[in-house]
Amino acid sequence: MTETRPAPAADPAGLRTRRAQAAADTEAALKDAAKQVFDRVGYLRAKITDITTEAGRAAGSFYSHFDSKEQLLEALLLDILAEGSRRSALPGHDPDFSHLDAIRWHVAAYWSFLTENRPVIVALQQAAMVSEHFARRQRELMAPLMAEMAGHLEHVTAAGGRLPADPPDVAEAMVALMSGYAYSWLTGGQPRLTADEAVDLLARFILAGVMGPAARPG
Amino acid sequence: MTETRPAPAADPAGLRTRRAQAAADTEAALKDAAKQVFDRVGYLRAKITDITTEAGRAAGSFYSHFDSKEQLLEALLLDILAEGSRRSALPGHDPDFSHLDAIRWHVAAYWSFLTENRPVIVALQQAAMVSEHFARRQRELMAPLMAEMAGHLEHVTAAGGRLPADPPDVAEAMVALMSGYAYSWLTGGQPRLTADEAVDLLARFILAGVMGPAARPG
DNA sequence: TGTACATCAGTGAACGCGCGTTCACTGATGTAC
DNA sequence: TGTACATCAGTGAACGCGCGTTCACTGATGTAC
Repeated sequence: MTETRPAPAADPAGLRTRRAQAAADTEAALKDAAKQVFDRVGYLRAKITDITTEAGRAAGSFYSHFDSKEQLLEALLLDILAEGSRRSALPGHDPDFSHLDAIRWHVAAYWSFLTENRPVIVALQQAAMVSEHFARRQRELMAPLMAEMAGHLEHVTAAGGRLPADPPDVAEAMVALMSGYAYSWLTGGQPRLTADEAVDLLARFILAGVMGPAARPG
Repeated sequence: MTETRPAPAADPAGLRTRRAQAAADTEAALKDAAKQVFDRVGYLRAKITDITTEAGRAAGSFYSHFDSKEQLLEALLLDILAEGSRRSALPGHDPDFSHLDAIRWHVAAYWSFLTENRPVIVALQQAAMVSEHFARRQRELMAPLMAEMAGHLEHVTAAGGRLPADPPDVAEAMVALMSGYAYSWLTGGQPRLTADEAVDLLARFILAGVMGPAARPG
């Protein structure tokens, strides 16, 4: 496995030349550094040199890999989307939103998606404040989730629930609740609830919201 | 009413000197212009000269009235807060959140506050992405609303409702739902629902969320 | 295997654009007498 | 009321900082023969 002499143009592990490997390493280092810097100072305030410094490279190096900070964010987004579609190809889950557990499963999935990709999600949110392109991208990121939710809401009516509006509108409200709450949970300083408690609260709130209110006793 | 000669230092209408009046006019013009520019290009992309141009003044004029764009936003915020506390000193309303109408009244109040002050609210949201100060300000703006909601939620338990968590946490979720939905309604391109329909959806969703879900029939 | 040349990832100082901010100036308004 | 001077809101050209972006250069890696 130890290579002592000039490496061949293509090696057994599918890694290309040393040069290509070095370039790939640097690109990965820049992406990682970007996430850290975004986390620390926010996407909008992040300077190119902040990122290269964090990655331990020279300023000019950045432009061998990305055209701009925007394109770097775009690349990070594509990474997430690839990961996301790999994940959603996975397990069967209960789509009947008249069950608390079915809703909780979806809320928890959203929550972990959010926390695992927080630097990029938050960066996207910030970029959307300034760029129509990223505002659209943000909507596109939410669209599949919204569509899935709307689909699952069909079960609710079948189970005797009383949706407060048509499924797509209710789905929009659900997602607004989740992302709005997540935003205040992420930015509100000391959160009062643990992540699990937050998921539980959201799931219960949503279950009631989609099934309709309990009758007032008396 | 027509003044032909040098004006006195203080005039009957309580308007100070012509000079002071001119300064006040310019300051108001700059504030109005800022709102328009914020609406058009967003707070973060708004240039000082965009604002002065919109107001029909020279660039340097800005600094006779404000230290910076941040301080201008701060001034606009204070205007809103003054207006808000004048309004909340007004009418008695139903605090019993076990009634749909009581909730709808509050949602509608929030909604009109939002639409009437949209340029400043949106600017604040954007500023909060970049500045810890405005992030705090944003929380402070929401705090009274949150406290009022939490208070009203006490009635729910008394009326036999089953809150999904403690009142402050549920209030946070309610506000997250309202502001999250408003955000997607404001930025989502063509909204599917009218403002009235949106308020109704939110009110019904919240009523159910705070009262607890209807039992599944069968 | 060895040598000569080509390529290319990475460097970092320097350039220059955009925009916030300043400041000497103007003319109208206010004040003193 | 009139005159002389002081003040001050507003002007806009010019300055300069911050930062994105470039580019001539270096040394390692790859290729040809």
